[in-house]
Amino acid sequence: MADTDRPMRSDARRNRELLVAVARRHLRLHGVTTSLEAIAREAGVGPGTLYRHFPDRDCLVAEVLRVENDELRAAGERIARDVGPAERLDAWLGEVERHVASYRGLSGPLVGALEGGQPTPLGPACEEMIATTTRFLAESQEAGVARPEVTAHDLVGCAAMLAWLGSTGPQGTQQADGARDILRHGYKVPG
Amino acid sequence: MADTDRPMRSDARRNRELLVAVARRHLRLHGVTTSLEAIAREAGVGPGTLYRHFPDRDCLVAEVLRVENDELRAAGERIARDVGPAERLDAWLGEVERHVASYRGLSGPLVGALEGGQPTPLGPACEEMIATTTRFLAESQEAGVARPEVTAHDLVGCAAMLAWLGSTGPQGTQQADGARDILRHGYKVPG
DNA sequence: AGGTTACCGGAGGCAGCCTCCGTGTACGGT
DNA sequence: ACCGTACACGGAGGCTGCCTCCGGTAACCT
Repeated sequence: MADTDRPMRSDARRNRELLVAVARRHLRLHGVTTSLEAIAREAGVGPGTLYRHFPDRDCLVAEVLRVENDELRAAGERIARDVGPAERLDAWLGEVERHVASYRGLSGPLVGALEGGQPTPLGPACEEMIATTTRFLAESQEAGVARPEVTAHDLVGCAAMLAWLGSTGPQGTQQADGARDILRHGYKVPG
Repeated sequence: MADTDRPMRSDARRNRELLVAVARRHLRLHGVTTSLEAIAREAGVGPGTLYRHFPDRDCLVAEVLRVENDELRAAGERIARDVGPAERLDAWLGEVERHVASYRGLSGPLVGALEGGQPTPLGPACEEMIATTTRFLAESQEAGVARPEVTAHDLVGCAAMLAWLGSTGPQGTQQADGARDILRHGYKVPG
């Protein structure tokens, strides 16, 4: 076993970055079921190259998601700073929903990776979401805004559901608005 | 234009019924994305025959769903008869959720067909669900159990979301339990 | 400069979708 | 009972996408 941490060969790194960039666009346009071959084609590499860098679809998605994750973290910090305690949880969950909805069809895989029974490529993308939600939720519960029985997992699951519903068609957005309203009444302390 | 209501030829009817029966089993096992070719193969007919009877996947699913719809209707009547007004809506929505969850991946297409902008093959399967939900909801609202702002479309959307969440993996069921609890708190009058 | 090794990329096998068309057969009229 | 026709059958085949394997290429190290 030679030293495995040799730096990546230059052409490899170039191809990898190119693939991620192209994948990002394709995911935005066609959702997570977009054709991997098309991505390879547009990046000007063979299918083999794509599959070597990203053994399966989830690995590629996870890589693309790392960037978006930074944006989500920033949103979390902004909310902690600018939004009052009463609306903080709502605002945060809205961001989570938007994040999960960023690529059509992402909600399914993400929910699947939520509970880290065995680690999946998407696991890291979830952990931070859960962690931040736990923080905001605990705050809200101590402030008497959120019901104590609710858990962070529940809430992230709810956000994912909303993201899913919102992406099921033209009126999905309206459906999701109604459901979001019900959910907000549901996790808050009545009154 | 000859008389178009001539009875179907006997072999055609036989094949059609056979296809539906086989499709039913395959849908249960593999969800709505199951291979149509496999269904045709097992039914002993060519792909052409399948596509002639059911021009697209939704048409086949809709046909299979007609039977389950009868069961749902029966459940509705049972609930109206046996369940007290306080739990009636909960019980009904549970049935809707179970119905939508009967085939993995069905929730998406069903939600898409909920608002009948233009009629889809799955439209009829939705209308009755909406109608019954409207009835139970109105009852509950008059009884002061459900919040007046909630609509039947919202609730069916919620049931579909839960069905979706419950089918996303092993722990999806637990996730869905938590979300269902939140939703129930959300559509009821607090207190 | 030259050898080593990591990496490339395309060919190819497989499965699924859907269509088209030559063949076969159920049915209604005589 | 027979026949003609229109309806239905089913398989071949074109297309796309997934994924693997391997001969060749070029980057890197000395």
